[in-house]
Amino acid sequence: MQITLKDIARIAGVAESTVSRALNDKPGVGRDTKLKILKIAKENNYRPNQLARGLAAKQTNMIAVILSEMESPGNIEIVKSIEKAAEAKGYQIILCNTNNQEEKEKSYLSLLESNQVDGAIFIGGKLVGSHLLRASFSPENNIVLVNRLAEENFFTSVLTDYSKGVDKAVKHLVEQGFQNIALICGQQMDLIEEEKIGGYKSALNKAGVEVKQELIFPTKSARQAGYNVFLDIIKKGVIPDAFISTRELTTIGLVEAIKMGGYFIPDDFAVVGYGNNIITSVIEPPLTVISEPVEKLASYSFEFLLKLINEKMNDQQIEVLTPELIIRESSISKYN
Amino acid sequence: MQITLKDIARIAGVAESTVSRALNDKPGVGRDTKLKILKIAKENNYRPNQLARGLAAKQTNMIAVILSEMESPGNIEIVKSIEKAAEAKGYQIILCNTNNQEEKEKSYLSLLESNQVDGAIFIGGKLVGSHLLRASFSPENNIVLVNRLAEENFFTSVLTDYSKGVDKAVKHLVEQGFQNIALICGQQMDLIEEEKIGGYKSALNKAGVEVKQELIFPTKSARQAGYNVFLDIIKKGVIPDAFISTRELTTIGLVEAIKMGGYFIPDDFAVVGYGNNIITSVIEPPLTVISEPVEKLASYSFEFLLKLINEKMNDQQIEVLTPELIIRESSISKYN
DNA sequence: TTGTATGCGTTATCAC
DNA sequence: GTGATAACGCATACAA
Repeated sequence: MQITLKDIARIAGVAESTVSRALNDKPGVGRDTKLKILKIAKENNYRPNQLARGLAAKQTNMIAVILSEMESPGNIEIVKSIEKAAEAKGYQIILCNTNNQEEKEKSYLSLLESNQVDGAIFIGGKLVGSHLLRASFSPENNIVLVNRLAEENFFTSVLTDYSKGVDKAVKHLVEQGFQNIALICGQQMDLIEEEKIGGYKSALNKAGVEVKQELIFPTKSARQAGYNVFLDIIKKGVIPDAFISTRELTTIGLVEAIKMGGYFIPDDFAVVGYGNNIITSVIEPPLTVISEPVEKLASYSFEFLLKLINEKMNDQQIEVLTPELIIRESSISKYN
Repeated sequence: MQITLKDIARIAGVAESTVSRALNDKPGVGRDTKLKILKIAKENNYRPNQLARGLAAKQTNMIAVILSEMESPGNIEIVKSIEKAAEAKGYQIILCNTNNQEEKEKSYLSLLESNQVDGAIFIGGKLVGSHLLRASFSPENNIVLVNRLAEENFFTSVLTDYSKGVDKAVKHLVEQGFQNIALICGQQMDLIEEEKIGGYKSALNKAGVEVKQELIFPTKSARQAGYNVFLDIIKKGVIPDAFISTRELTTIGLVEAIKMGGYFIPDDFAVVGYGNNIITSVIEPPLTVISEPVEKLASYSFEFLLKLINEKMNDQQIEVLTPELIIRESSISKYN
């Protein structure tokens, strides 16, 4: 059995409250008593029971990281970074995966409601549903949203400027001489996809290139979906000369399909993919990508959450980060 | 503020203990009272406080998943699978990353010691240190080791048969006509690396191929390390005709270095890599790999842990899983 | 500076 | 079948 605070009090011959104060570096403890207590604690390898501490102090030093999907390498990168930041501040993270199911999200929300965690970071996901909205009204619920837009956003959020990302991609492709640029976006038609499409259209307009609605392909977020969409496109006969793929896994599938079809990148089709991960860099040819600022997304979100927890931040904050365009072989024009 | 069990008791006009029994499906509650209580709980969106429950019942329904490194895609895959299995059984997972630091491992162990989690799964890592060993003597500590060997192993473990994996790779390469097969293994010289080297030597012996000690290259587990080791090999002049790389990231770096050097796979060097992940399958050429049984590693380890927690398993269990060899282009011989 | 008392929300052990 | 009541381990307001 693990030694408890009470045991230490008994051994040291002092009251439990004194031990508690000493252990938590709180004022009001004599130097000598404190030293004695710390010594006993160390000798007996004392570990505070976080459950009891959480129950009494309403602070658990744990945060929930709630993922809409664990498949995206980018999301995993964000989690890694958050874990690192959290560890440095003495926080533990609970990893939750909703698989885009609203039901699960609701159930994970109860981690917050039942004070099991001090806060939660939601990464990705669709529109903010009613359950989340309700939660937002509760001042105790410390929530930060990452890459999740909402019509009415009451949450502190860290966002990627998807519009700007697509804009950069279009601009680059047009400069390379491409005129029939297809956009492969998500199909759930939330604000994020609208942003991408908006960026796409406005960038084309700016460049004086005609927008063709039939070059916009809403697609699921999966490797297979990226594969299939290319086959569909070929079948339909609306042949683009370049692709902008705005999701990580879809990008991989798309490239595979193009190569499988006997076509060459970028000679037959230029490709701008999504996510500066190890995959897009080792694939042949190396992919030009819209690169999400994963590190910053992580550090901002954790920092914001910490501020929320410590109540040093009263009102909602929104940070919008601009993705980079990393140019590699897959988008270098044959026209040059 | 969240509604509590006490509130429900007040509303229903019964004792707290009755509410607790009703909510937990325990016998000793009248049908009608139970129904009434359940109704009130539902109406008020009652969520039990898991901290209090954990404190009182000494069961938290949380397990710790402690990773030696978050960089390996394979490890992440295992985590994903565990998360899935855990979720199905009503368990939450706490994700911890030790970065191969024994200090951190020790600190995460306190999650167990302080009853914050019901059990822990350790994925990867070096030898079992003294702190872990000490923990093994405590009967309350429910611990399962994944891919972690120890001289004296007192833990329930799920292991990959690395020796067999390398054996399969060697056999395949020899059949393809390769005679100078280099082995790139880890450098920490624990039992796992010894196993790999053992499998390598015995497979060569079986095949009647001379073992050359200078073809064994202990290397760090990192992409850059894989890159560097190839440069070193070329510099040294001990030129192999095939590589077996036994770690995921090292494999990627190795392949990049070979291609960067202007060599062709498999014509100049055949490659058998490690880990059937998305990277090794999209890289050019698609890599023959020793494929870790990630799904099984995850399901066995969680299952074992569950049994330990429920005390249906008294003695230590060890499950050894055999990796598959997935043959793709990178190891198909020029000699054919 | 130190000790006492109470509470955090739940489960468990008794009685009745 | 139901209800007090005591834990669980810790933090904190208040008293001394």
